[in-house]
Amino acid sequence: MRKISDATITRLSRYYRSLARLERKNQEMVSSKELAQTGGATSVQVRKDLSCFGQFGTRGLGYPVCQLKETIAHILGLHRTWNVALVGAGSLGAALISYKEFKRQGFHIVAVFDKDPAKVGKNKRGLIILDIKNLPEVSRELKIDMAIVAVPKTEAQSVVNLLVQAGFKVILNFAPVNLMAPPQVTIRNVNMAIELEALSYRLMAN
Amino acid sequence: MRKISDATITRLSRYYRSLARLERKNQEMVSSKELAQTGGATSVQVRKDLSCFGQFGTRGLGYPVCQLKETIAHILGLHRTWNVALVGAGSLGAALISYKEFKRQGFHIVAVFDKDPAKVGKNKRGLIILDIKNLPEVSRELKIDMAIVAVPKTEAQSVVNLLVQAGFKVILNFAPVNLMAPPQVTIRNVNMAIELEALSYRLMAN
DNA sequence: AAAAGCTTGTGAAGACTTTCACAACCTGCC
DNA sequence: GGCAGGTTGTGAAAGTCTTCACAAGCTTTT
Repeated sequence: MRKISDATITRLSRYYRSLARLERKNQEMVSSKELAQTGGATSVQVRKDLSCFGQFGTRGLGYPVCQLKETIAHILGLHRTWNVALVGAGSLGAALISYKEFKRQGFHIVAVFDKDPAKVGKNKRGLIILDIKNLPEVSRELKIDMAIVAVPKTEAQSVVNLLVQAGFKVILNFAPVNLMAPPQVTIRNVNMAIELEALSYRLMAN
Repeated sequence: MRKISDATITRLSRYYRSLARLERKNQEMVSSKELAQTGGATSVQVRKDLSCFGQFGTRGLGYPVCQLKETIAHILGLHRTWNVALVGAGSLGAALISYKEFKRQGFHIVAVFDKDPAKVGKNKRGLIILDIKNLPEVSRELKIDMAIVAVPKTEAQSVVNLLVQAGFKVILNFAPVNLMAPPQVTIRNVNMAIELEALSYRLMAN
């Protein structure tokens, strides 16, 4: 299998959402053109993206909504649930625990960690905050697959080091800082400030 | 001026952060190589990115830290403050109000709106929640420059319509849904679920 | 059964980004 | 001054991603 670009994977997620909506509307078939419009892409792009994984459509008809949705779910790993650890029980952490879309797509936050002794033991949206020291054992016991980092930027690197040591292979980081990790560990960054800065640039440029 | 790619702007933001850190360490000069390492890029990329806007370095020496930081600040519009409206006073909204990095970079959330009458009038982290009906006037009065959408995905499109009508030109959207807007309006999406899905794909692939 | 109307799948072209390679230039040392 | 060591700035090459163009194939109509 040739390498799939990150952009393609991101678009697949969007197609998946569009397909889910079409499924709720009981639409049976969808053309690449229609899927493109609701997914913010072009019809060729939809077809090219899908062609990376096989041939799922019928010429003249389009793609079967349910079936294509299931196919994408399997490609992205959405047909199963994933256990997620959240590190950082601040307000962003709280928001992430409550974030419905995670649960909807099968991402279950099953443990929250913090290093602040004042927080450890407290209940946060239904989860007991655990001491970050126990992260390695708890992760093993609960079979946690991925981690979300939502700590202040000063703490982020040490948290990542701990996660790497504990064997985590993928990490979603919300701290606005560039993190170092060995190449076999994938870190994705959500940097909300950078997003605003790109918008501010847009306002400056016009 | 030729078109600047989005990737370049995003990297400039990262360089800016690295420069700020070097400035705190009182480092005077920095080479593209060093800037690249801390900013997660290559040295050539740093130089190419900067060369879009002018020549800021000295051969053999590198770039003056403070001066380059200021230059980037001006390019990105970080030398001034921006007034930001937040729509959606849920837990994500609360987290965004408290998010320090926004304030640090000059993005001030000066108003929070919600459509829920039960929330309107309440205090959220120091801000009184306003009725979304008043968004147009309040935005004009407070000279609000940009908007953040942090409402459930079912509400997002109607909120965006309202924002567009009120004259907003740039919007940062956190709702996990594809939004439609006229071409002169820039929408940036932060879709946390899609980020996790990309990670889940990574776990599937290996 | 042939034609018309759609739509997929894909090689090739085009556009955009990144990387390479190197001239140009600065500083410090001999 | 001249040389060594280091770094920028940039045209060109390489690589990646997107768009174009069109054959292939399905369904409906006549």
